[in-house]
Amino acid sequence: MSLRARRAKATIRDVAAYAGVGIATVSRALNDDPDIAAATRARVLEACEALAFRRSSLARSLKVGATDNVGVAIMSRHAPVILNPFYAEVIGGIEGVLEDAGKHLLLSSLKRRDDLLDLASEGRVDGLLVVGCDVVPEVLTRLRDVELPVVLIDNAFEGIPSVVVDHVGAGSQAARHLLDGGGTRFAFVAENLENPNFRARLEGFRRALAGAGIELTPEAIAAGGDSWDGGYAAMSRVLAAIHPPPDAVFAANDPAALSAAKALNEHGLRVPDQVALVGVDDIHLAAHHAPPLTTVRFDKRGLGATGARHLLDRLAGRQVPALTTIATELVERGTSRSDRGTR
Amino acid sequence: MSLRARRAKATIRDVAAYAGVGIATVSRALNDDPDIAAATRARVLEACEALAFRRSSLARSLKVGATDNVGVAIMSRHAPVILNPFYAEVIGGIEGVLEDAGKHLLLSSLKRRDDLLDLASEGRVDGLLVVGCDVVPEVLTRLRDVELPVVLIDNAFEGIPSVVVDHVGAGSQAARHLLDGGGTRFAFVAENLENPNFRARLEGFRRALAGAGIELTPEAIAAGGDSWDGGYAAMSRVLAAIHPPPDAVFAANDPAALSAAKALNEHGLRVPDQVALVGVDDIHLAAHHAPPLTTVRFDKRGLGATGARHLLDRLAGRQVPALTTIATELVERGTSRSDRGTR
DNA sequence: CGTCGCGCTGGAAACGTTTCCGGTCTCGGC
DNA sequence: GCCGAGACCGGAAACGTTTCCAGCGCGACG
Repeated sequence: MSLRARRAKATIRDVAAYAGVGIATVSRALNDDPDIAAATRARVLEACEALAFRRSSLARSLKVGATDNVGVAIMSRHAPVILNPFYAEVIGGIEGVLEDAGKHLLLSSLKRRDDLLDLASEGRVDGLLVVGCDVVPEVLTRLRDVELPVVLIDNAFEGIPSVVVDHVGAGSQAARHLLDGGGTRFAFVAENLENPNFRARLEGFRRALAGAGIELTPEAIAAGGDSWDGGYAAMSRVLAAIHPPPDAVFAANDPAALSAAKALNEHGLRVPDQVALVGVDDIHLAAHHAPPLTTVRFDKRGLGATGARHLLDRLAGRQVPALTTIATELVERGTSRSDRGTR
Repeated sequence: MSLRARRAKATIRDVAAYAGVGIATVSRALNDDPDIAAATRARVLEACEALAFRRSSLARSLKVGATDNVGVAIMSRHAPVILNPFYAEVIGGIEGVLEDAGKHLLLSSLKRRDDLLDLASEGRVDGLLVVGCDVVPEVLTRLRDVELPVVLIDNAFEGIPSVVVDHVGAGSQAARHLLDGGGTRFAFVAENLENPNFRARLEGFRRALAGAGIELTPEAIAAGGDSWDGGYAAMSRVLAAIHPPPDAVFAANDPAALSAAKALNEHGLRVPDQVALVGVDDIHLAAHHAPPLTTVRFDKRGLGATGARHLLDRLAGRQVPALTTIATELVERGTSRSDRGTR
């Protein structure tokens, strides 16, 4: 009788037999149903223990219609996606709130767009967090029509709750800071100009300058390619095109800024004395660069966390805002000096 | 007749009815069964399209006994785990091979150890990758007795296939390099001395020195705490204890090394002229530090990738080696100079 | 012309749960 | 002593697949 614990995984029936009760009763014991006598529950639990029984989450999910896991999909041409420190932070935020809610997180870095739709409709997850601005409208339309709760992160689309960063605001903060610092000749460098976030930053930058009566000419805008030294190439191009050289440079992100700094140095221009430089992202390296990089920071973990919270709210049937914006904040460091105005 | 596509999610029965076939036939069409006429298959597929049918992976998994997703569990006291760049790299490697194999990856950063056992026996995953050296033997024993295929990464345990880094080798490589550079007074700094990996590095370091007839005294070994400046504190302690100060320092990892460099600077000791310094990990910052940090590198992504590959092999019923070791490699940069021997 | 084999198909039984619905038992009130 | 009401429990029907097994039609072979 005590050697019942055989090889094959115990099922709820085995437990029922062992405890001398019906399977419904076992289920009740497992689910903290109030309609069960304390003694019976104890006996059942004991039987579970004795048989090393673990209920199949598969069968349960099938019956109950929910899996308790949510998908986190990141669409990216560049695999693997976790290595992108930006996404890593976002996922970190997501992970935190999901873990606390007892949800499991199914991570998927989609290469093909069909994978995303598959994930959405296979029933593997209860909800979906779609991260990144590379997801095209066509996919989003299909996503909207699927019954699965979806929340977009760092991307916005009509009809799907979205959490975005105020990239435009980041651009204008940078512009204002550079203006305050006494900049007069402005430039914008980036790895590429296709990324919607970069475009938004540029747009904010341009608009704020326009507000001060300054126009950003096409030669003052350059993209240098998605490699590690894209910012270098972009900066070099600007330096070749404009004379005298700019004294206020805004880079679409920190890597571009750091790499642009190198180009400036090699060109004999000293940062921040002759050129002020500001980036976006506040990556770890930024603070440890020499000189430390002035940058526009935003709460990446908060971005992921609020997205996750909104999804949980939707799963619970609560309403969530259609669009949430994460604020940005300029952190002044060594590559710009606001007291430079009087020279 | 064409307005069949109603709200409720279509099931395989609906498709069968729509296509005028039996449900078994639909299943066959979906699973590329050879025993089905081409015309029938086409009709079924068309019906699927028309009804926007997507089969439930839940039901399928339940019947078939496999879910096509594997768990990646990282046990860590410090949440969230993806933010640790080391783990991020490892996960990146895992992600790559899993994605290629068509598996989904269920990410779990366990706080409680029971969560790990739950994950292992709930049937949610087909296999488990357990990452990190913080998992205690007691849990591993239980894990071994579970029917689920498990592979350990950066950790080893009798009876579970494991993939580890040759931390001992890393320590001795560092020692040899420092000896070659002419070091005579050695020290070891770390954030803590509990981490098994750090201990292994120290052990390798100590052994290689012993091989050269040099003994590492207790005062030359210090841990400064797990904070950002643990290395700083450790280094300061050593400097206070030893006179004349060491001329060759090995840090258990790069953050500690960087932070130790700061302590050395503040103490008026110039790196590498007066003290040679080497770390482990080759984090991104290392190469961009001034001066660039000499460090011991190993293939973190490969670590994850081989672990994942071994798990896939196990899932396919193939045998895998009980223990695989990832080699390390010293990369010489600015904080050490091998030509320093003659001074 | 009967029968065999073969290509294709459909029905029904699983897989391991939850949950509805009804049943038994006990107990207090009359 | 009977009755109704709870409290507790068990059987069985789902959930949406896969797969076994039997059946059908039909050409070929004897």
